Amino acid sequence: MAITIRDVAREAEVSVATVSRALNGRENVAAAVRAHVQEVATRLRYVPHSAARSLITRRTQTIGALLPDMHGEFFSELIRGIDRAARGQGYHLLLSSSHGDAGETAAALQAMLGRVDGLLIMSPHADPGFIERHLPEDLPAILLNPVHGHTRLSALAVDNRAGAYAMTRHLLHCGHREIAFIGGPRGNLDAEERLQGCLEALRELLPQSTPQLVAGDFSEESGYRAGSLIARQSPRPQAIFAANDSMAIGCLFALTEAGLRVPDDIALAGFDDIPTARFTQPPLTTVRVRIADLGGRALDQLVADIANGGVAQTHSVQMLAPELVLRASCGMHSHAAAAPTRNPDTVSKKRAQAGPATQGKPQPAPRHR
Amino acid sequence: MAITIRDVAREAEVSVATVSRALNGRENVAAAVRAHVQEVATRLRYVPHSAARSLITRRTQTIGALLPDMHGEFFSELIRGIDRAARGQGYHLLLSSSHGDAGETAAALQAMLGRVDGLLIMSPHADPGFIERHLPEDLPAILLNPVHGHTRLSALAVDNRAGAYAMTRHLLHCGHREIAFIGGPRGNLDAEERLQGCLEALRELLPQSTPQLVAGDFSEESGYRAGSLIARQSPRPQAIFAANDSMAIGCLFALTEAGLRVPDDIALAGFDDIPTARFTQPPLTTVRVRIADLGGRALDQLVADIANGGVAQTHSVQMLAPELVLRASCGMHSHAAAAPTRNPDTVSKKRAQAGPATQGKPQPAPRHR
DNA sequence: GCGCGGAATGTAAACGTTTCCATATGGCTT
DNA sequence: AAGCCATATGGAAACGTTTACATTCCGCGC
Repeated sequence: MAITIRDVAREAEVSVATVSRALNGRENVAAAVRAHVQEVATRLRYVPHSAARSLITRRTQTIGALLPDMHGEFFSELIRGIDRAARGQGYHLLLSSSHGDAGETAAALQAMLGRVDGLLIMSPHADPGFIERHLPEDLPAILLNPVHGHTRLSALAVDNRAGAYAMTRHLLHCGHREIAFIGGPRGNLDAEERLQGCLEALRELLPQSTPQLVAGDFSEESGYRAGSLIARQSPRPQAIFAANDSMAIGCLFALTEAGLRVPDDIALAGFDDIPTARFTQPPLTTVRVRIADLGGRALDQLVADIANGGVAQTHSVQMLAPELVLRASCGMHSHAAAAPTRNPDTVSKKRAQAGPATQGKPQPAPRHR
Repeated sequence: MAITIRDVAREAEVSVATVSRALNGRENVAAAVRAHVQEVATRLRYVPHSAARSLITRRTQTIGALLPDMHGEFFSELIRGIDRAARGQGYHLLLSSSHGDAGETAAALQAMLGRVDGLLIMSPHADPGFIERHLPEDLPAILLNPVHGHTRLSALAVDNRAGAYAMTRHLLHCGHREIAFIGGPRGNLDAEERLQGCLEALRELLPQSTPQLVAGDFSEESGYRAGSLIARQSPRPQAIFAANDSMAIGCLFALTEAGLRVPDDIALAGFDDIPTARFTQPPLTTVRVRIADLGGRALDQLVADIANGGVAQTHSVQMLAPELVLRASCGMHSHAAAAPTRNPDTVSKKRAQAGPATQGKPQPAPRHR
């Protein structure tokens, strides 16, 4: 690190200005000189001091990702998507996850302030007030899964409503009439939207029916409890739609334990398509969310906003349509679910796939080395 | 961002030096002045320009993580561990994952060079030659899961051998005599070490036996193929030890499909304890690797090295002991496996736990929000 | 009463870039 | 042949901070 542009200039017998121009690919430098400078630079293993550079250019070539404390596949997929896009755009990724409360989140945001050209924010605490208080006006930022209606910031979100709508529609098309919905933590917007989508489809296709609502909190435990509850009922609903896969899996355990066969005695569907969903008995019908896409698109948009000189002109809210993944647990995997009328071409369909070796399913790459 | 230390100085009617001292908590500044400066700084929403700061201090307060292209829980756990430790140490985390070949990895490393105070490296390409060529002498770095014997760099790794040794020992104690081992991709060191551990235990406890080696590549597909192969054999081995959980799960599918009951007809064990392992039928006995710990400890060590003035004095190799997770698939979950004699107290044991609602198992936090 | 030491504060240099502006070197037009 | 313009290069300012060094101020011992 000791070697600077001055050393290169001296060695190449030109001025620092010329070195800078040559290395940054500016036009007005003779081809021979440029080649020579480059040769010297690589020979000396010169690497520009990025702090000095960003001091003057006011650019860090870094974007920050502010994420909540998350576990599992969702998190890693999101980062994968963001990281890949960042690399593609020539940006670095400064990551800050693992903050529990609003204070920590604010501190993390604060700490990033001078170091990034833009921010990707995914946080339960990122309501308009928080943003107002902690985010500088002139720092481009994009929200992931916005909690509330933000006016200032663009946002990308999973279209939970459309996904749940399509899934409910599918369950109804399968012939199930009484549907139980296992909800998520109260106040959780994802869960809320999924419920809304479910209700909407029911209202539309089966106006006279009232779905049974069972409490849950996104944990497998709560799904198990919900499943036990439902298993004891008589009459039972014909289908259960859980607001996420973890609960669906817990529920499946409870149903199986109670001697019920899925889908023959009761149908079951989840939301998220976590990897485990493929391996339950029976494999779980669910709604797939393309998380990596979400992250990648958010980053691309952010970089575009940055290029457009700071703050975005249009604060758009982009909805990413999830797709139905039909497996055995809904009792009708080959059925082609109708796309939601509200959003006709955003929800695609996917053929069922069960066993691991039956055909080319998306196979995670070996993770060791 | 427009507001600098000069603005604060002017507003507070002191010099920039005093502002700097006051804000950085240096001793020699009057208490009243310090308070006043701090008040002004927060009022003006002053945030120091980190590039300017690191230009002069030669510190970025950032560490870089160079990771391979990975999926799933392993990846997210690793990052969680690193991130949490970094936050604790007051460091930022610059992340760069997703590089396929050695060239990309080199480029990613190159791009980080000016921007980090230290590097966490986990890459299949990070052999001594690569390090020699691309890593500056004076940049502290730590290797995760080292591929080869590195002299220059410290390293942290999972003790694959001890884990496999303990698991094999456990299988033998369960009374299984003929054991089949499903291997990983050739050249993969994790897989290699796991096989070694298995062989070692066999050699020690059952010198006359020769384990059956079945090829695999860490994918579920390959596990499925291995399972089909073994299911057709006669006589069959009494237990199968797969080099990772994915293969064990694929294998389990094949065995079930072939009408074999696990563990009654044949026992099965994996390695990694991926989340899915809890939910297979029967739940999978496996070896748990504390990934987040691995990341966190690596970061802590790196920061310590940095504090100790650049390059570490001692290039240590720290082995993280995995623990046995005994579930139903090995046929004897309540059996207390003997710890490996070679490394007596590093491999702990864990009571079996099967269903999702039976007791307090490690429950992933709700991942939405 | 005077100098002296120490604490508090100010001044300015330095970090390594980029870039504005000036200058030199040609070739071309007149 | 003289001037002019375009092009290539160099000199130096600027970015915002930290910190070595200088300065001021004040109390205290002589």
